Amino acid sequence: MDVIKAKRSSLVEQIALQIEALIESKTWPVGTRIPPEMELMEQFGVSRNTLREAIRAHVYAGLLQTKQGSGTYVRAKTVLGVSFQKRLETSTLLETLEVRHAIEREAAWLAAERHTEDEAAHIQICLKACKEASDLYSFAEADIALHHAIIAASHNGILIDLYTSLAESLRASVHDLTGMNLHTEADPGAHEALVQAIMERQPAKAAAIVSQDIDCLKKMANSEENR
Amino acid sequence: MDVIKAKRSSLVEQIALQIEALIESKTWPVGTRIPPEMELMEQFGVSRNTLREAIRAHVYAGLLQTKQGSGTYVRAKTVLGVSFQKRLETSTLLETLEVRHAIEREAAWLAAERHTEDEAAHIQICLKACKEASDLYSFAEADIALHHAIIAASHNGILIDLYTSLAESLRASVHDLTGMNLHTEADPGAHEALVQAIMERQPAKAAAIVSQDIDCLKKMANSEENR
DNA sequence: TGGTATTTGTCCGTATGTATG
DNA sequence: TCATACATACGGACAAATACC
Repeated sequence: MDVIKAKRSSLVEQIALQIEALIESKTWPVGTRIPPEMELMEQFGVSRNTLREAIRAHVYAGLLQTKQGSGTYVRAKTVLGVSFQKRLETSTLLETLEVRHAIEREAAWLAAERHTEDEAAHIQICLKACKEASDLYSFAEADIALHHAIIAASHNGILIDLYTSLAESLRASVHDLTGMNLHTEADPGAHEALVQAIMERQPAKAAAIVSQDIDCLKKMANSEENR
Repeated sequence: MDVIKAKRSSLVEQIALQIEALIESKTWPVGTRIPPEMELMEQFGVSRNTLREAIRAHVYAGLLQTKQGSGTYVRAKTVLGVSFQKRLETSTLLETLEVRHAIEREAAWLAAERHTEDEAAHIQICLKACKEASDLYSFAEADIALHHAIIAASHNGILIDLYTSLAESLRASVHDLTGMNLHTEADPGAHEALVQAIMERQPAKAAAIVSQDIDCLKKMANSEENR
């Protein structure tokens, strides 16, 4: 039978968890340099090796990045985000699009049901920015912002986390021609229709628009591949 | 300008990647005890400290588990799985159900489009086992197996990985009453209808059944909460 | 351009507690 | 109970890379 071991969590693990909490709570936002080892040693009350091992664990996980002579920097907010992105890297464009569809459709549905007035206003602003975008690059940025605003209105933290990682992956490959084409949009009117459906609180309609839109992207990706 | 970054990735990282590959390739399946340190030292040609650090990194990530005096065991197959499960633990049941819906609906759609004959046969076997299950526990097992067979037929590796983690989380909480109720199924006929839709290659129908089924679960979870 | 301070990387040894046989 | 091996934590010393004046 299973015995429950009253395992005393190791010091390293405790420190590692504290660091993780500091990152996730945005006390140390992504991109910032965390305090030097000497300082953290005093703050946590542990020796250098113990602290270093905790940091090392996060470096391997992808949350932190150390630069000799410079410092240690926050690279990502969650482990899930990093591992999800790594997984996406080893996948085909078609697979990624299908996952994007799954997440985005569900989120659009929920957003239509749950969005608050503030979120609705934010979505409208993003839509406007999208329409007024002059060049392809700024359009891609505005496009991602709009989609993100919609996902956020779903009030589902997991979907938000997954989509954020996915969007970052797409953004990273935005310089690629394929990525560009995929964002210059299947149907320019889809955005407006989607937002309208959400505003009218019609989940089924919103979901259908997302499906149609991404289905179009899938076809484009397909023809791109066979070219 | 960029200086040539020679691939002088640290020795630890190289070993860690090799170990990860061995786990993901199922050379070391989940649950097995990996060879003792001395053996691995020779196999990889590195010092003990280097090897130990690589192992520690994976222990922290959740891929491995060390037991003093016993050995090191494989705990999970992918980092994505572990981090996804951790994320699910800190979420509400409703959120989890919504993510499950997103994944399962997409997978059911794709499975209806893409399933091979072998996969169809396997799904049928799982369905039969589901119907013949005597007690609640064996039904839950067969249920998960059936769903997994369907997801596998989607031919989308990411969806498969995500759902596998999700299913494990549900399975872990199967002893919980809530978890039990959620698996005793909303509608006993839903399984047959879903499989039939997939066999007939009707993606829209399959997706609709999944949606209806999980919608029912959401209502049950809701009433359970307000009790 | 160069020298100095800062910061992380690596190695060493030691002490203490714990699991195993 | 004792002996051995291992895990853990600490402290120090020096090297290497970077930042700053």
